[in-house]
Amino acid sequence: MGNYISDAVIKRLPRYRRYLRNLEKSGVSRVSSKELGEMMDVTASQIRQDLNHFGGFGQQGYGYGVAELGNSLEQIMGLDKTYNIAFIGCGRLGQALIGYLNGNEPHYKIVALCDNRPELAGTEIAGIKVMDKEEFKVRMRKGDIDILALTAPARIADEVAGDLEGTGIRGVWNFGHTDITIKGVHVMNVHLSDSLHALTYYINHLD
Amino acid sequence: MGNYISDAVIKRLPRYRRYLRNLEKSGVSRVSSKELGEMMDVTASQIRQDLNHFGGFGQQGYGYGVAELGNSLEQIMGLDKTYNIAFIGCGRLGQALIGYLNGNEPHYKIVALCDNRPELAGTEIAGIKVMDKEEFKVRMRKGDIDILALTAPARIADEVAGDLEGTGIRGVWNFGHTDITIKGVHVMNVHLSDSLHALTYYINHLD
DNA sequence: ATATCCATGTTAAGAATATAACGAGTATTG
DNA sequence: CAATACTCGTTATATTCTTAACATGGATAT
Repeated sequence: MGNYISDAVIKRLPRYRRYLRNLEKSGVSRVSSKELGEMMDVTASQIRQDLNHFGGFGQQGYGYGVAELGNSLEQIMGLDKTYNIAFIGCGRLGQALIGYLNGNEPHYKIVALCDNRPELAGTEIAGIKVMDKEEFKVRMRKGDIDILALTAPARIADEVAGDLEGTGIRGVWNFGHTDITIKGVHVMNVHLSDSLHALTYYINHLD
Repeated sequence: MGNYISDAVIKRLPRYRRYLRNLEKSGVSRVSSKELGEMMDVTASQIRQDLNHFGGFGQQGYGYGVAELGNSLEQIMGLDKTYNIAFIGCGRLGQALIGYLNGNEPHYKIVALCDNRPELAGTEIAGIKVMDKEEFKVRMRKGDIDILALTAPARIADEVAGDLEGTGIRGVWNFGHTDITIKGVHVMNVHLSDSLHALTYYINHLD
């Protein structure tokens, strides 16, 4: 541990995990890098090379245990632990993500919500009280939030993001339309519109 | 035109455009690759190299015209045209995207909606009637839809995706939790949970 | 008008990433 | 129980992507 592994590799890990869990659900108990590569449309070599950054999970002549490798990948990503997550912005996008996490991601626990719209402040979403900006800033200082999801207009997100220091927040899942960078915190900028624009390029350049 | 340009380059174009439009809003009319690179935290060399795939947009000793380069990038991506887009899945995520597009993306026009839940079928969202699966399949055959956004459970999405041939749909913006590939159609798989999982890896490996 | 500065487009070098090759060890088959 | 087929981990090669270098020509200043 501790040694650097490239972004390209890390970004592929969730996808490997997804395919393995699907195989597991289908009752498949072993898989070779060749088989998995064909399913995922990547080379067997890449799979073996990627996994090898973290250790040897397979066996010669046999392949990989589907459940075991899935577990190992979860451990590598830290999905064997549970994370407290808070949302700034409880509009439709925020609510969509909250609903998804509650239903599908048991390792993420929603512990606090913030929205500055007067009609939302004081209401509850998924059993959690929606706080206004000031109350939320106090709540952040409690120190138990691991990840902050930003699903609010950039202005509000920027303001609150300025107050992260000393809160223990380690990650930001940013859906705002500006890139943000915060010292000591890992920011994942999602940018849905960028993906639509790239898609638009491609549909104009289909062979 | 017609010559291959790598994914890595294409994925960066929307971000360049975003920064340029923001500069334009701030009243900046010219920018050098060095200045832009410092803002965006990329090398000046990469910017020049990326742009050069599409032609020469700058001037020696001067730099790039902010508005002109923004326009050129939009033209490269095809954002000078307008696209008809349809949604399968009008839950919170679908509605969030519909609202965003209507308010912020004038080049995408929402022309059809589909949701199989009985309580939604027949209602209107953003002035568009929500159709059930069968009615929507007929609607697709009209041939005027450019992009299909999949914001529904994989099962339904897969079923409808099987009927794309001959509809003229060129792109799919897929928010489902399985990868899909369709012959002759460009699919942009978004996978929000993958980004959360990668973020989780990183917060466990902050220096 | 002349000289200096700037910043491009482009070519060359370097770094990172992906693919192929292969030796070693396990499972399977007859 | 021997022989064959598999498939891993790993090393080597090939490819792709990024960064640096530089010559050219326009902009700016005096």
